[in-house]
Amino acid sequence: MIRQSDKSNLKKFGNRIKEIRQAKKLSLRQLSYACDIDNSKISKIEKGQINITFTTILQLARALEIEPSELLLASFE
Amino acid sequence: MIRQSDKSNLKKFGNRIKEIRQAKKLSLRQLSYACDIDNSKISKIEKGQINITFTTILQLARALEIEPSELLLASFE
DNA sequence: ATAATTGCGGTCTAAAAAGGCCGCATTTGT
DNA sequence: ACAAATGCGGCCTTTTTAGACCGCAATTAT
Repeated sequence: MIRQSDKSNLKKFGNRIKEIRQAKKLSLRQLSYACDIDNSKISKIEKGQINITFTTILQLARALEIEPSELLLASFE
Repeated sequence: MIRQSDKSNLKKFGNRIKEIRQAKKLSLRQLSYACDIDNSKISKIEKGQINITFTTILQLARALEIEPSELLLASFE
């Protein structure tokens, strides 16, 4: 049921989040504080372990000070 | 718990989907067939009634032949 | 007038996200 | 050497999505 392409895309998305977070020199806990999402959850997102919702994407974008659309800039399958 | 801004953003996203679908002259059922998502669900998405996941966003983008990032082009709160 | 299509809401189950907390090994800083 | 910070995984409960199907009023086409 869980498609392989989905897993791949989730990982790409997670990597993107991680890159941006690190570029801003934020720790998981700092980002966690900024977007009110548990740090362990962000860790899972970055690892592509969870399929986050639209609103969570927006929360991350806000905290990372980036346009939501920018977060989806990746070559998804 | 359900934030007002979330509802607003979900509606904006839904409207965007609807606009693109209509611009392509697709009915809910046609789009449903193209992305393998039940037409009633798409209706709810367009109405901003559900908070869809990342993978669902990608499914819609694929079916609408648009970049995922383009789907998030809106002035979210 | 009749038939077909369309948008949409409701219902149900199973799966998964949300939200939150804890602990710990490793890394980093003092 | 010690203390603090960090990434990360596990666990738990509640809430919600996913996925699928049905029915119907209203619109559109024949």
